[in-house]
Amino acid sequence: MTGEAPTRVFLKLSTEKQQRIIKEAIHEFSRYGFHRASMNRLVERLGIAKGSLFQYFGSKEGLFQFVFDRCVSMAKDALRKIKSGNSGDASFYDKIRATAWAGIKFARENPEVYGLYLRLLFQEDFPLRDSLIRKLHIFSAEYLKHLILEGIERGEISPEIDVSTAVFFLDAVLDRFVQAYFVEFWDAESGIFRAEDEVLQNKIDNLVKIIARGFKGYNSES
Amino acid sequence: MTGEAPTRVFLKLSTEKQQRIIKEAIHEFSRYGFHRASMNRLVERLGIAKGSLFQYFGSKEGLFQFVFDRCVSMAKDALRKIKSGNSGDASFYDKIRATAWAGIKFARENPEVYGLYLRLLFQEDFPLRDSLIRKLHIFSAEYLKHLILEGIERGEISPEIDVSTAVFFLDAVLDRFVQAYFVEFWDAESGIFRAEDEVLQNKIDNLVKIIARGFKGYNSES
Amino acid sequence: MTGEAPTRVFLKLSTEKQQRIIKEAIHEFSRYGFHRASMNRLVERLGIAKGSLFQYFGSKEGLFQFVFDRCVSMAKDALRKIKSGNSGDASFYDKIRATAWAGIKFARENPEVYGLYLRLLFQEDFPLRDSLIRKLHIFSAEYLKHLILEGIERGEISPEIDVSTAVFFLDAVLDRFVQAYFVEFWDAESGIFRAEDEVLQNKIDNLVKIIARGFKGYNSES
Amino acid sequence: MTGEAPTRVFLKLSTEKQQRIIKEAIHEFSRYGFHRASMNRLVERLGIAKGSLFQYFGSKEGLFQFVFDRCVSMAKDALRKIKSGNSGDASFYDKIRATAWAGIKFARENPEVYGLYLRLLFQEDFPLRDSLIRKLHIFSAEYLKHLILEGIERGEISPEIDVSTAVFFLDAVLDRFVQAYFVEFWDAESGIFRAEDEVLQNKIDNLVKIIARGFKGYNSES
DNA sequence: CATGAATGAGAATTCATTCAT
DNA sequence: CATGAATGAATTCTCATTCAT
Repeated sequence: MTGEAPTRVFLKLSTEKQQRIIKEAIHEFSRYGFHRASMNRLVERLGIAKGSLFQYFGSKEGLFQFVFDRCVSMAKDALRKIKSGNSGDASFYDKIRATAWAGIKFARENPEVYGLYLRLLFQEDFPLRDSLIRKLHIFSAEYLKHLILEGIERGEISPEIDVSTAVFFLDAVLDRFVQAYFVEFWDAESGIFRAEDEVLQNKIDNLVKIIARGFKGYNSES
Repeated sequence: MTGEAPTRVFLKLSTEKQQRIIKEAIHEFSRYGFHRASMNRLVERLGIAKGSLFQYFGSKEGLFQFVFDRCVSMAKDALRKIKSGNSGDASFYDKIRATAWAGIKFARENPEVYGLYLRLLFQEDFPLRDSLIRKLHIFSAEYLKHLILEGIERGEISPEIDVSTAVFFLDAVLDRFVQAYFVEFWDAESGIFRAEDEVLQNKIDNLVKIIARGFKGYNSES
Repeated sequence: MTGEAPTRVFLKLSTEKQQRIIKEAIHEFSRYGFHRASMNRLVERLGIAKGSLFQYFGSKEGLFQFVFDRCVSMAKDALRKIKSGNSGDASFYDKIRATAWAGIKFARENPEVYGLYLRLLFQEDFPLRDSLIRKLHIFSAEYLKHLILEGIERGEISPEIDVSTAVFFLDAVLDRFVQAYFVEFWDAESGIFRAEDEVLQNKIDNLVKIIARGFKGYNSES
Repeated sequence: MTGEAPTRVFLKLSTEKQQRIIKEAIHEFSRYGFHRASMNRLVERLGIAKGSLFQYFGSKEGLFQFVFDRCVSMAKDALRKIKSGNSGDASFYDKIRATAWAGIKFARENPEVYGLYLRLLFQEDFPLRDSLIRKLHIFSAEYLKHLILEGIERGEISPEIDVSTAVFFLDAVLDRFVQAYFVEFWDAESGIFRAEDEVLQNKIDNLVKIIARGFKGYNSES
């Protein structure tokens, strides 16, 4: 009916309670996806009244959006951390390596958040899916674009390259790389799935070699 | 013993009826995924008795497997067609272009089959999901590997390249390319989504340029 | 509608086919009871058309009655065999022992027929149950009554005994004895369940001792 | 973990509502047995929502177990009442008479509970059937054994008797006696079915006479 | 503001029976 | 007379949401 945020009540709860609810909600959505997730089950695990959850978030959809926004924030924070962690004199290719590692680490440390992302990609048809995913992708595309422009300025990337194609390229390969680490069936050929750090480092080096040549025309890896 | 195919009954129906049922089933699964797809809804749209569908396929899962197998066959046929359509003296890069186009065309001509594939990718709680996806990926990975080895033999690809990384690379970029053409939210940056053929041709050329340099070290496109 | 026997068609089939159908039907009813038995399953196991079964017997109920009548005949034949097998000079108590053994043997040799009898007793509420069971019990009561009257004549049983009570007594104990041999949970105390022949013989002797004293007032076992 | 009793919700309802639900559930199970009993029908008769019944008991099986446990409690209470009602100087045979009467009375006062017991006896495909029946039989066998041992001590029963056979005997005859009072088809010969109290008294006396002689060797009834 | 019992539409699946071929 | 595809009511069970307390 009214567009007012029904989360006002929720935000008055103690931080511990808020966090427990968010944590269990992520768990539920990550495990079952949006439609198969059960408010009944969630409420039982939380040990709170069913009515309360609806008072806090209005509906299952409201809860999901709230929870997903939190996840996006976590992902953005992680990306910002790499950005700021990149020393000014690191090469474009070092930064790509660092980004690949950051993706793996984020998904390792937040497996359920990452699982939620995977589920969201193709599996579920619920309202606002597109806008939610866009929130993520605009952020990541901007980050990659920034990296590429910087690389061109520094002369590490050919100035003749089509920037949007390059962004698409990086996005596809990096996204798939993290997926291949976490999703077994996508590893049929590559040996990335839950590989040791050394193996991953080697894979990343090989990928960056190809990207480097592709973007520049000559070998520029360290 | 009683393990005989429960589709025996179905296969005796008139071809028209069979095809109508398959078509509507693909539609249903493609739109709603496995769990949210409704046998009730499907039966109502088909105008047949609920019991009939269960007589044909035994269960919702049985119907899904049957339908999915059909889709896999269609996809394999499409890939075989490219394979056989590739003239012997076409370069590796021509073949990559042809493959990208074939992907777009297949998805254009069978949007719901392609939609079903997208849905299947990340759904965890799914009957036989892993084996189904493997069926597809083994086929596509072998095809790409074959192309790459041929390219190395012909001297179009550097012999020092790591083959599994190259396969991973091609798979990721081509898969994502077709996805970006069909799924709006993945096009934030690239302008691929439902683009005109000329634009697509241009995008494909740009991609192949980068791949070519990355795989070889010098520009080898026609 | 009409009371005509629809089994006319069935009885024209080859003896082998008739017997196979009866055998599998007994199996189905014995395993699942009347209501849970499935004509679909039965027809599939038989490999004949579903319509045929209905042509032969009109309905599930018709099939059951036909099958059950056959079982009753088998039981009657078994009882008649004991009757005729009893030599004229065997004592009443010898005959009781023989009857107990005959019950065990019949159930051993026709476990599914006996299973059907057990199921029928209390489990199922279908039309004509009472009359079907009566068919059996009138026969068995008459047999026991005959035995008792003979025993009184021969002076093996007190003439003051209440005959109907004695019949009730024998019926209860013998019936329960065979049940305890076949139904595990009724053996909590007695050790009869699937006991060796020697143990059974011993149990029978003990029972007959008590019956003998109860019917006569003095010990008359061999 | 989540194994807490799902009847928590049910037990908070008003006593009247609880009792109405239990009463109608016993009625349904008693009339139709477990598998043929219908939650739909039950809910309709109760005039409550389908979901409520499942919230109370989790499943049809859960409802059955709850209801059956109640019935077992009622039966145990009845037996305890006889036990405590037996004055210390009553003879073994008086106690047997009292037990037979108690059985008749219990079944008269709780015809549907007794009907449920009868249904349970032979149904094979039943959740927890064996353990449920054992619950009952252990209780009754112990009671009878206790009576018999007491009778031997008091010199009312021959010390040479085989106790387990005697228990089996009493159990069979008493169980069948109550059954014959309630189930028409088992009365073909005895005239027990729904007989007047005087007739029953007579029948019981006759039975006890035979038991008495059988257990002792001489007439010991009052 | 918290509670949690009540709701009832909707899900997948089964099955005896019919009837056109 | 045999066949077996079609039927559709009935089954158990789930779940987001509401609202009186």
